[in-house]
Amino acid sequence: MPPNPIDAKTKKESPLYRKIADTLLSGIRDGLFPVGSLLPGELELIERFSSSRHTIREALRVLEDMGIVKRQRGRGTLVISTEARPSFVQAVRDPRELFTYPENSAFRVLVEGRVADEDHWPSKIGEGVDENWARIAGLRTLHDGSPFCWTDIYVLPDYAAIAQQLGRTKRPVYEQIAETFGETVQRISVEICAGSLRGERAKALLVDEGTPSLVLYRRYCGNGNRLFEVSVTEHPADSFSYSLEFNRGWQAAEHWSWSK
Amino acid sequence: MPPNPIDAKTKKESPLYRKIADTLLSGIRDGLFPVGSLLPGELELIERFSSSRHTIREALRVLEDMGIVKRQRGRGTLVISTEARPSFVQAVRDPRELFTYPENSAFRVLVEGRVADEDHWPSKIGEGVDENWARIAGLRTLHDGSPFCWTDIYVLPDYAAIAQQLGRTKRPVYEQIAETFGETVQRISVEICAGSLRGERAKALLVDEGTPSLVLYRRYCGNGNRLFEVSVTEHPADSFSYSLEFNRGWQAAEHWSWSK
DNA sequence: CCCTTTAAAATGTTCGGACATTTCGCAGAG
DNA sequence: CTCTGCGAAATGTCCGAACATTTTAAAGGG
Repeated sequence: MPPNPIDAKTKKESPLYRKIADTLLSGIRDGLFPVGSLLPGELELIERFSSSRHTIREALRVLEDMGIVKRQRGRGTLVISTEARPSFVQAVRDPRELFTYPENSAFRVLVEGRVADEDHWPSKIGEGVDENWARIAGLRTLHDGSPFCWTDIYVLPDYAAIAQQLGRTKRPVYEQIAETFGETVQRISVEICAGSLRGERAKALLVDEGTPSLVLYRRYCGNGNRLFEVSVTEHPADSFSYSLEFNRGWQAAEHWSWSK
Repeated sequence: MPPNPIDAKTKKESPLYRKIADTLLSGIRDGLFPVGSLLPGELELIERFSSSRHTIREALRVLEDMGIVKRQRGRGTLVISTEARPSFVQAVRDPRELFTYPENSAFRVLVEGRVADEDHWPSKIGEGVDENWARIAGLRTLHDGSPFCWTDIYVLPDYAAIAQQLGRTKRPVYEQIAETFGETVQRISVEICAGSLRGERAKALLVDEGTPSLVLYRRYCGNGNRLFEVSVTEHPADSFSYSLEFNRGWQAAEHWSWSK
């Protein structure tokens, strides 16, 4: 039996460079190193942490990858952000981080949907929905910061087991997936297509028939490219925009915004 | 006067770990290390390149970031791809790589548009287009792998200078930007919104009035967050899908596909 | 034949040192 | 006052070494 990834996260000791990164991040968040200021030089950090320069640099590399600092040769390490990017991409860097994903994240599962057979997926998404769907869709105006209008969860091969947990406990998706399938998420793919809101869905979202929409498909793959989760989200176009920002260093950040 | 970034790329000697990464990549592409096989161990690479383990590991880290190899503790370095991901994200990792961006890349500028004043941007994109626009839009069926239907280039503050070059020479965008403005691209942001094809645009793309579409806005920022380029692309929804895939390690890859 | 144990091999982490390159401020010449 | 040159400071690159952790497969016992 593969080891429980959650155990691996809680019981496994973090490497030193990661601890140092965490400590520095705490200092940044506590205002010790405000945004716009320069972090102490590597030599000073070596003394402060009683560590080697390589370890310090590894820690700074972590922060750079997180988008917290920006290193500039000959100048120093500039603090550019107090918070890690609110992107699920971050969570994928180290599978263990998937389980520390914040509860109020945009990727929290707000709703449970209803399974549809594979033939209906994904073109006929929405067919066969029950009262749960309508209830969730009606929550649109209550969503202050969340981009979700509704989320239908399709899980292969075992939908019932996870959908119930996801819907009821509202715990992070990745955690649930790992618990249910005993695998950690290794790859996430997002596909974005343009759609058109019709019939029931348009009515539930209080928009006109044929309103343009964005449809986001997410697929989560585990070890060995095993697909074990798919979620679909649709957003009316007149009120939703999805943006992705890439910085140097392979960082990516997602942003959702509502606009009328 | 700031140094010409292109000179910096051609005249500046690459660090050793980058040369080793290039050599290994050549070996992978030549079939010396096929996809699915394991790269020689670090110890063997140390002997082969007469280098230190740190330098070898830096080189392998480059290949890992490029999506060429995947390192697995206790097992080895697995070759997972023979080509770097065809993503513009790669180009942003090191500004110098922007200038080596392949000519046939999806991000090559195929067309030149026409400038609109800032008040019209971006909601009124498409207004004021001339015959160039229609000509380009009509090329839709000729695009085998390219996602572009058409591209309108808005350049702030100097549109005329770069648009002419972009349209005529069809050279990589980033190279043109660097030459014209003397700055390298530091940040790229992509925003995706859902739209609806109407009037002239729908006619040019041979689709019905009101066909859902995807609108992609791209913004390029240089040093000091100076915005110097914006491009806008629109795709009819019934034939276009945009997908983004994230793997662990902050890698990202874009994929376009046409589907009826 | 199956399960457990063990050892080898590979990558991950950490330390210490040296030199190179870039940035920036200051001193000095003009 | 302006420009140039120089040096201090910071990060980048590179080398050598040692131990830790994980994977894999072979060896061994039942």
